[in-house]
Amino acid sequence: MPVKSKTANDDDGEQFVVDSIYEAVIDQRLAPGTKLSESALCEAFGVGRMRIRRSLLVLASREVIELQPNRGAFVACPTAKQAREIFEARLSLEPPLANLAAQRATAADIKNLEKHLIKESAAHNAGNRREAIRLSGQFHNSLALAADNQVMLKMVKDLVTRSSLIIGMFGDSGITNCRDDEHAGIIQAMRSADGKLAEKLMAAHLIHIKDHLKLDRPKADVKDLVSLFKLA
Amino acid sequence: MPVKSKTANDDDGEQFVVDSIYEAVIDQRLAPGTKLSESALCEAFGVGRMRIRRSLLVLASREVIELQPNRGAFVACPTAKQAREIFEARLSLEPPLANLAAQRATAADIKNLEKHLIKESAAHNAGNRREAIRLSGQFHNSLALAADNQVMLKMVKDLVTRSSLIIGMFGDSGITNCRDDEHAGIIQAMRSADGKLAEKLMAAHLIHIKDHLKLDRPKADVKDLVSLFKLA
DNA sequence: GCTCAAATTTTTGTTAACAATATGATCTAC
DNA sequence: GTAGATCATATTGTTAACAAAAATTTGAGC
Repeated sequence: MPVKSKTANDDDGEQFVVDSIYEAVIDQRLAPGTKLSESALCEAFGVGRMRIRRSLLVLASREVIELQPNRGAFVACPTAKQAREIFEARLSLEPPLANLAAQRATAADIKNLEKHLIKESAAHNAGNRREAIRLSGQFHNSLALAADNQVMLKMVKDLVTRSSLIIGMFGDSGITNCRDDEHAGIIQAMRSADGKLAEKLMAAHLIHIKDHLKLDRPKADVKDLVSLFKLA
Repeated sequence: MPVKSKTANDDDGEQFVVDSIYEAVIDQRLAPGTKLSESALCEAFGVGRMRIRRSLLVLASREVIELQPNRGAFVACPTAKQAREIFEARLSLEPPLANLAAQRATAADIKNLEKHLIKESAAHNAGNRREAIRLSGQFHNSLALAADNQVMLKMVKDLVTRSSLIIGMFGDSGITNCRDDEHAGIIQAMRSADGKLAEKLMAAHLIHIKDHLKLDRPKADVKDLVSLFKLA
């Protein structure tokens, strides 16, 4: 059945499919390693194979999925090394971005972020982990929006999406990943237009997220099972 | 005729086509706005239309080209706003990257950069502007390589490529864009493993490049000519 | 001679059939 | 009963023909 019957085939199915898979990855409805067969996606979105194929290619070029020749598309399984690289990239990119956002945020931007924060808090308290992760990812995107930089927005989006996969693979299950009080602190710094403070808080925030990962102890995945059974 | 007869159809023509167009954009053999017709590319690379189509989609998702519906693919024409955003992104990303590179560079990395610098200097003195631009772009990529971060490498590659388009549109023609002595300074900082210095020098370097652009006075392009004649 | 409109040609977009490869099941041998 | 091989099925990859849209050329009218 179509995911959202209206927009799937009417409008630009291209972007819709890509965005849908992005979102599904972000809020962990698609686990790392999941196979994305073409026919299944055709049915799900109600579009032709060509569209699906093009969408998968775009997702692969963003490294959200992996395209194995003659085998198909699989949701990416970031390695520990890739995880470190991705957080290193975020740690380089996002603190300066927070600085810019603090300098440029309009009243509307801050209002928007505050509303976001409330929803995030609510999801947290309700124990809705999925929604909490999704919203906390969107917080980082909203900063790029406030900084009024589309180029950095796209970069952050990709990094945040892949971070969701990383949390899925290396995160303590059950424990919160983005602490919303840290988000609150960054918003507070933005209110007072204190760019340097926002920058520092964002850096600390990202380090906290990274430190809650168990990069030396990956959860078992298909590949590990294969090598495991070969040894036994 | 094929660009490089051997590798075009034998190996993975996918990556080859994409890389070739990237390179052509970087050293300004493909000017902003140039139409990339499918049939021409098929002939040039000696591959089927499907491969070309896929390659173009990847390039579009990286915003190196623009895909206009029913009209075809055109080399991207960054706007002044996009140019500012791209340099803002580079200014966020690359100084920390230089810091990391300075901390992690092996002797081999530094040797490699030094060789690069010599070639760059030679191209400069020989007045080979194209080669100088290409090499100076590669310098920034090599830093990401020395920092041992593939994720940031890819980001920098995209930004550098688009910067070439920006220089093509907003740069003073004839004037050098990347001053090689600044590159030399960064390498020197790496030799002494002074990350903070490398970071500072890289920031200054990027600001210099950006300041040599005329972002308020874009060169005339096709679109401008059309609107010009409409007024006359 | 110039402008506008119609038709031709070229180029892009889509669909469908076909080929190649991988996956899973069945069957045989031990 | 298990291991290995063979065959059947399903999925991906490629090609080619077809449809639709845009660009160009041609021609008619003023």
